[in-house]
Amino acid sequence: MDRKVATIQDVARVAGVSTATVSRALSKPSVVAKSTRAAVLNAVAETGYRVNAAASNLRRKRAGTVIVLLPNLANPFFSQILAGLASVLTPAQFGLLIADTQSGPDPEERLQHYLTSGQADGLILLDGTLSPDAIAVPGRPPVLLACEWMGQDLPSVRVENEKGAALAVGHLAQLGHRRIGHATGPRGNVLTETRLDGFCSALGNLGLPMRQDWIFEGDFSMDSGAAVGRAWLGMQDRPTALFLSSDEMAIGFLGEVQRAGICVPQDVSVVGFDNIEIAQHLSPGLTTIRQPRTQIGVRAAELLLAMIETGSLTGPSELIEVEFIHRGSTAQPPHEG
Amino acid sequence: MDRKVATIQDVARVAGVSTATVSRALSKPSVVAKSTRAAVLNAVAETGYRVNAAASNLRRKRAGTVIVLLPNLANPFFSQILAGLASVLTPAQFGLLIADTQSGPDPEERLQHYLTSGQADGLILLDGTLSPDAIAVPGRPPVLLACEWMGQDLPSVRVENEKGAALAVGHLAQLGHRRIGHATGPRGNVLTETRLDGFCSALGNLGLPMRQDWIFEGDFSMDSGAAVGRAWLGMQDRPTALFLSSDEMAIGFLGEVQRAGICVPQDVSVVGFDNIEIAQHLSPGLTTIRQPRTQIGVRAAELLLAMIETGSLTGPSELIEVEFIHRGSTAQPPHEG
DNA sequence: TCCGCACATGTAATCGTTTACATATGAGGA
DNA sequence: TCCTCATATGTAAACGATTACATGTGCGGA
Repeated sequence: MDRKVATIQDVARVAGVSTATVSRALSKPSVVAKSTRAAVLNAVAETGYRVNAAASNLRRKRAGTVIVLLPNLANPFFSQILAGLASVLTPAQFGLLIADTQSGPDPEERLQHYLTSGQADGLILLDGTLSPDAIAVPGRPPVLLACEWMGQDLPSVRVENEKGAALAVGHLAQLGHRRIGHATGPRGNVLTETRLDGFCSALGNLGLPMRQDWIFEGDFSMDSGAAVGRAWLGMQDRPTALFLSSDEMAIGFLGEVQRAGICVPQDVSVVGFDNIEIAQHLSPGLTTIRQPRTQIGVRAAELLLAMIETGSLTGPSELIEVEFIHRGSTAQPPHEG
Repeated sequence: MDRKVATIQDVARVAGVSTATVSRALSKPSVVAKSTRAAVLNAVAETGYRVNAAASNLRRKRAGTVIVLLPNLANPFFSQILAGLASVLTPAQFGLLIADTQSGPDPEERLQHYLTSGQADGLILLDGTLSPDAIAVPGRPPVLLACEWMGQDLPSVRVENEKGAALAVGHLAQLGHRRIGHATGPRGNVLTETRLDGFCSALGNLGLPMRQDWIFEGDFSMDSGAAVGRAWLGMQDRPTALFLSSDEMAIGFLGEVQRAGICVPQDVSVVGFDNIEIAQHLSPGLTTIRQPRTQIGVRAAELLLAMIETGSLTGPSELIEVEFIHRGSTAQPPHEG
C-alpha cells in the first residue's frame, strides 16, 4: 500500500482538514467537533499514521527521554526497579536511557554530562555513591532520587532502611542472640550508612554489645559476602548471628561458610536485605527484609513524570515500607556450654 | 552564565562562522580547515553546546532509538545482555527502548506496533516465543535476533545451545551416569527445543537411554525448577543426574531437594545452563554451561548498528561459543548396590 | 594572462509537528 | 438588522540541525 511512512499532511489530505486540526484531534479531542474527530481518526487508521516523535519533541522542546543512572545493570535488584520504571514511562511515551555508572570511566562526569546535555527531560538516580554537590547546575532537568542520598533535599523515593535494620536485629535478639555482627555496603554509600546507623541504634536500644571487629566492610556483591565468610571463619570469637546489608552478600557468605562445613542456622544465623527472588529458593531459605522493588520503580517514575509535567524541579518524597520475612536461615544461637 | 541551552546558532555566532560550518566541523572534521575547526571547538566549549538530538534525528530521518523486546526485564540473564547492548548503543547516540513482552497484554501485537511505528531504527529480539511470521511487514526497520528463532533466515547472534547440551550430557556420562534427565524451558520457545534436541542426540550418540518421564517441562524460572524438584522427589525410578535448561531452574531444583534432605552431588548430580553469577556462590557450586552474556549484547548491538548504517535488512549471523564449567554439583552416581 | 579545479565556507530549503493568531460560521440579544 | 461572542477550523511561523547547491579563494598549467 503505502510506500513510505504517512505524515500528518497525508492524514490531513485524506480527512479533508488542515494539519492543525489533525494535531488537535489527536492531542486535545475536546476542542474539535465530534464529526471532524471521527473523520480524522478514520484517516489515521486508513493511512497507518504514527506521530513522528522527533518532530513532536523538537517542536515541544522536550527530549522524550528519561535517563536512569545505576551502578550495575547486571544486578537483579536494579533491573527489577527498572522494570517498574519502564512500565510507567513507556506508556507515557518516554524512552528510557540507561547509564551504567560502573561501566564508564568517571561517573561524576557522566552525571554532569546528562544534567547539562538537555537530552533528558528528567533523571532518576539509583546510585547513592555519586556526590551530592554534583546536582546543582543551572537549567538542569528535574531529578529524582530512588536511593538514599546525603544532605540533599531533592524529591525521592526511599525505603525504610533504618527500620529494616532494626527489624533484623530485633528478630535476632528475640531468638536469643547477643553476639550480632553486620556486613556493610561500600563506605560512603548512603544506603550503607543508613543501615549501619539502624543496626547500631537497634543494638543500643536492646542493650546488646556493638563490637568493631564484628562490623565487616563489603560492597553488596556476592564476592564481598564470600570474603566476609572467610573473615568470619578465621575469627576466634565469632558473632552467632550476622545481618548483611544485601541478599547478595548473604548468599556469598552462606556459600562460603557452608562449603567450610558450617551449618546454617544451627551454627550461625543469617539475615539479608532486599528479598531478591532467589532468597526463597536457597537451602535454607534466607531470612531477609523485603523491599518492593517494582513498586519503587513505579512510584519513582510517577513522581518524576509529575515533575516533568509541571516543569517543577521539586516535588514530594515518598517512603516505601519494608517487611520482615522469616525463613530458615535464622534460629536460636548455639548454646555456649 | 547561559540562561538557556545553546543552539548551533550560538556556536556559529561565537565562532564567527555559519551554522553549516559548525555542523560540518563536528560531524565530518576532515572537510573543514584546521583553524576553523579549532575555533568551532572553542566556541562549543565556551557555550556548552550539545547537539539537540530531536532536531538532528528529524532532519536525518532517523529515530535515534533501538527497541529491545525481551520476555522479562527482571531476569538477571537478560539484564546482563542489556548491559552489553547499552555499552555499544549509548556511545553511538542511540537510545534503548525496552519493551517487556510479559508485562503488556499481547506481545505479538506489540511487536507489530514497533515494526510499523517508525519510531525505531532497529529492533533486537530476545524473546524466542514470538511468532516468526510476525516479522514480514513492508518498510520495517532492520531486526536482529539474539535468540534462537524458528525457520527464519534473519541476522542473529546465537550461542551454541546444542553443543552446550552435549557438553553437559558428555560430562555426566563420563562420570558414569547412565540415567540422565532433563528439565526444559517452556514449550514453543526455540531455546527449549534446541537444547532438548542437543540433549537427545547426545544421549543417542552415547548409547544412553532417553526416557520420556525423565523429561520435565519447566519455564526457566526458579519456581519451575522447584516444581521439577518436587516431581523428582516423588518418583520411584529417579534419574541420577539432571541437566536443567537454565541456572535459575537448577537453583530452584537444588533448593527444593536439599530441603528434603537430599545431598548434592552424592545423591544426584545437577548441571545448569548460563553460568549466572550466583552459580559459583552456591553450596555446592553449580556445574553449568557458560554463555558470555555481555558479549552477546555487544555483538548484537554491533551487528544491528552495521545494518542500520548501511540501511540493509540483512546481515551476517554469528555464533557465540559456550564453555563447560565444572563445579561441585556433579559427581559420580551413587552406586546402585 | 586566463582557465579550471580543489578546497573551504556560506545560503537557504528541509525534516514533521505544534500552536499563536487569524478567520469563518452561527446563535442570541438589543 | 446589526453587533457580540463562542466555537471550530485554517494559516503560517516556529523548533534546531543537516546538506544540496552556490559562492568565493588561491594555485598550477597552458
